[in-house]
Amino acid sequence: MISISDAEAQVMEVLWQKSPQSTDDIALVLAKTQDWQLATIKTLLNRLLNKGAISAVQDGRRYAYSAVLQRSAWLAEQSTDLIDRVFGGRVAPLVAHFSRQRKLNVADIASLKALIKELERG
Amino acid sequence: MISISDAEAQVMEVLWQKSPQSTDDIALVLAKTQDWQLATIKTLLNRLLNKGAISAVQDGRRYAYSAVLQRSAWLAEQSTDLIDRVFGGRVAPLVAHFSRQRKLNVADIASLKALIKELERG
DNA sequence: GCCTTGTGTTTACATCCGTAATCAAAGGGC
DNA sequence: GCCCTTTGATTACGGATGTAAACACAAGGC
Repeated sequence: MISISDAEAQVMEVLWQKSPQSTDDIALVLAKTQDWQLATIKTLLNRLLNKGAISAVQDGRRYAYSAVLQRSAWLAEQSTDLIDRVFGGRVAPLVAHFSRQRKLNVADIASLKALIKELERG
Repeated sequence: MISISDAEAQVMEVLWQKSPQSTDDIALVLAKTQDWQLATIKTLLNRLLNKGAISAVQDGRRYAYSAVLQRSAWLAEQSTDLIDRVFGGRVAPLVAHFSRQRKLNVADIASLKALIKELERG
């Protein structure tokens, strides 16, 4: 199970958006949200490479990086982890928490409803 | 915002179950799930004390520890954090994810349905 | 009154993480 | 052919974390 840190996840998001990309491409996208030096991004790319979360193909004098770890796999891990740790493995309490805390908007409720209907249909 | 680590959260869970408790009480409960030396638990209690997540009242030659940080506050933080980081701030995709993984049982679906109904009523 | 035992406090230490500077190599400009 | 620039690789470093040992001190047994 490849596990990635918060900062690394930021980089993965960029590659999940589009792969492959060069360091520069990635830096450009990240500049919108993070205030990182290029060096920092290089470090993160290297750590991700070392743990096999991304791959690199040489392209002239630079590399083209691609996501290897799937976003869906990461989602699954993160979600299951939280739900297990915090909500005893069940989803409803989390939703309940949000409904109480944070106001689900109309669209959220609609999606949930649709989902439930689908689930009941089997 | 008090932030606690995974290991610290284990200790908090014990105190959320029941407060106050002595180090020994806590160790007894933790022994069921963790393989920690007493010294480790003492360290965690101290770190929690230092960050104000728990309080201690002297009781003879030992302390009685109580949770200060509320479990609900911790839940809120953890949930919001995950949902923001991973699901763009919306709950439905998380539920959808779980439904796809078939992690929702009949009871879950029933609770969700009840919740939705409640939400729609306002 | 001394020694053991229990209990909290202090110190330790390896690893991970965020953040980055520095180094090295390879190409392009002149 | 040599030097600057680009780009990846190596090294750095402080703080958090997991895990725990060492220390200090008080209280009870003998």
